[in-house]
Amino acid sequence: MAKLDFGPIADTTRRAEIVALLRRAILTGQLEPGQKLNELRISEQMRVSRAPLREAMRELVQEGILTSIPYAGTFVIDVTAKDIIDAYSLNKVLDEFAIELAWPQRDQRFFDELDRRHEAVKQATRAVDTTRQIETALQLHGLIYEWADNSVLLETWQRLTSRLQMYFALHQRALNEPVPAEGVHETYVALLKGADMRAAQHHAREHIDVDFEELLAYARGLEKRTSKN
Amino acid sequence: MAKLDFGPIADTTRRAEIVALLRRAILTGQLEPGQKLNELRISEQMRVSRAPLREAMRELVQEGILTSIPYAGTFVIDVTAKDIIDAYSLNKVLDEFAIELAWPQRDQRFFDELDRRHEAVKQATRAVDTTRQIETALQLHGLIYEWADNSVLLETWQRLTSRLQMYFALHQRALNEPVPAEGVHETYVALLKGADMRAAQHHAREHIDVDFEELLAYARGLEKRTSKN
DNA sequence: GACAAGCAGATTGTCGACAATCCAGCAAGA
DNA sequence: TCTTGCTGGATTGTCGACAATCTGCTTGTC
Repeated sequence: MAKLDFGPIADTTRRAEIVALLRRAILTGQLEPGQKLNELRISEQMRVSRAPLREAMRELVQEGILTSIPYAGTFVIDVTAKDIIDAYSLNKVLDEFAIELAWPQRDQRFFDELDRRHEAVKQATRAVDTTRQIETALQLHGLIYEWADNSVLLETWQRLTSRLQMYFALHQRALNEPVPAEGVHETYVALLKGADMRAAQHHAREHIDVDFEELLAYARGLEKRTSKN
Repeated sequence: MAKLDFGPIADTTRRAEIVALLRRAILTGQLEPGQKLNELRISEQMRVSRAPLREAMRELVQEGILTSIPYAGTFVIDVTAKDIIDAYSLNKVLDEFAIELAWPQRDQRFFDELDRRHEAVKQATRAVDTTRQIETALQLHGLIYEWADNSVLLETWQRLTSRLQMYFALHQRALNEPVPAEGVHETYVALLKGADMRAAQHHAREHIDVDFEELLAYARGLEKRTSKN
C-alpha cells in the first residue's frame, strides 16, 4: 500500500469560510480601501448571523487588512504611499534572509515546485487573468519562504503578502491593464536554480524594484486624491 | 496656548479589556503553553458573556499566542526549541534593519527616551520584579523600532516580541531566578549613542546570543519533557 | 441666521439560549 | 481481547434579541 499522510481535514466552521470570502474580496479590491463593512448587511447577504461574521472580522483586523474603531465600525485599511514603501523595504530584507536560509535546503522537490509555480504564472498571464496572475506570482515568490524552514519567517511573510497582494490588485484595477513582469520571473527562477546565492539575493532586490516604482507612482496618485477630501 | 496633541481615548469595550487580560496572563506564564482555555469558565470568572471573550480569543489567535482547533478548543501555543531558534534568528535580521533605519533619525528625544527606558530596566532589576524586568528590557530594545519610522516593521517586531516575552517568562518561572543581563544593556545603550552604526548592529547580535543560549537550553528541556508524554 | 440641546434612526457591542460537534466510557459481537 | 457502535455529558459554534453608543437632523432660543 502506498504511504499516504493525510493532512488535517478542512475547517467546516462558518467563521472560516467567512474569513476566506472577506479576505478574497479585500485582496482582489472588490472591497475598496477605507470602505466600511456593515455587519447587518453582510451577515444578511451571507445568510449568517453576526456572531461568526464579527469573529471573522476580528481575525482580519489582526491580520492587518481591516481596521476597527469601537462603536464606529470596521473598515478596509487605507493604503498610503508610505505603507507601500515600508512593506517593500521590509520585504527586501526578508527576501535576502529567506534565500539565505532556503539555499542549502534546495532539493529536487524544490526545483520541481519552482517550475510548477512558474508555469502557473505564465498560464495566468496567457489567460489574461490578472487577479490570478498576481496570486501565482506571489506564490512563486513565496517558495523560498516555505523552504527556509523558519515558521516565524513564513508567517511574517504571509502577513506582508496580504498587503502586497492588495496593493497590486488596486494598482491593476486602477490602470486596468495587465501587470507586465514578463521576463523578470525567468531570470529569478534561473538564479534560484543556479549556484550563486549572492546573485540570487541581489536579483531579488532588483526584481522588486521594478514593480515597486510603478506601484509607488500609483500610490502617490492615491495620496493626492484622498487629500482632496 | 501650548500645542497639545491628544491621543485616542481608551477603548471602552469589554473585548479590548479581555484581550489585555488574557495577553498578560499568557505572556507572564500564568497560562501555561498547551493549556486549554475553557470559554464558559473564563467568561464566568470575568463576569462577561462568551461573545466578547470569543472575539478576544480570535484576536490572540491571529496574534500568534493562541491556537484554535474547531470544535475542540483554543489553546496557548506550545513552545518548541525550534520556535525559539526561529524567532531569534529573525529577530537578529530585523534588529540590523531597524538600527539601520533608526540611525539617521536619532535626536535628543531618542537619547532621552533611551536613558529613561534604561533606567526603568535598572529599577526593575533592583526591585527584583522579574516580570517587569522582562517587559522593560523589551521596551528598551523596541526603541529602535519605534524610531525606524516603518509601521510594518514595528508591527512585525511587536508580534515577535509577544513570543519572546512569553519565552523569557517561562524560562524565568522555570528556573525561578532573576534574569542576569546586567552589564549588557550598558554597552548596548552606549553604542546606540555612539557614532559607529556597524558596531551597534554587531553588538545587537552578540547581545541576543547571550540570552539566547540560556533560553535555548531551557527550551530543549521542555522538548524532552513533552516528548515523554 | 447661528448655535446648543435633544431626539430618532441606524449601527455596533453584549447577552442568554439553542444547535452541532466531540469525547470518554460502556456494551455487544467477532 | 480487540473492534465496532452507541450514548450521555461537556464544550464549542451559531443564532436572535436587547443594550449602549454614535450620527445627523430637528427644534427652540438668542
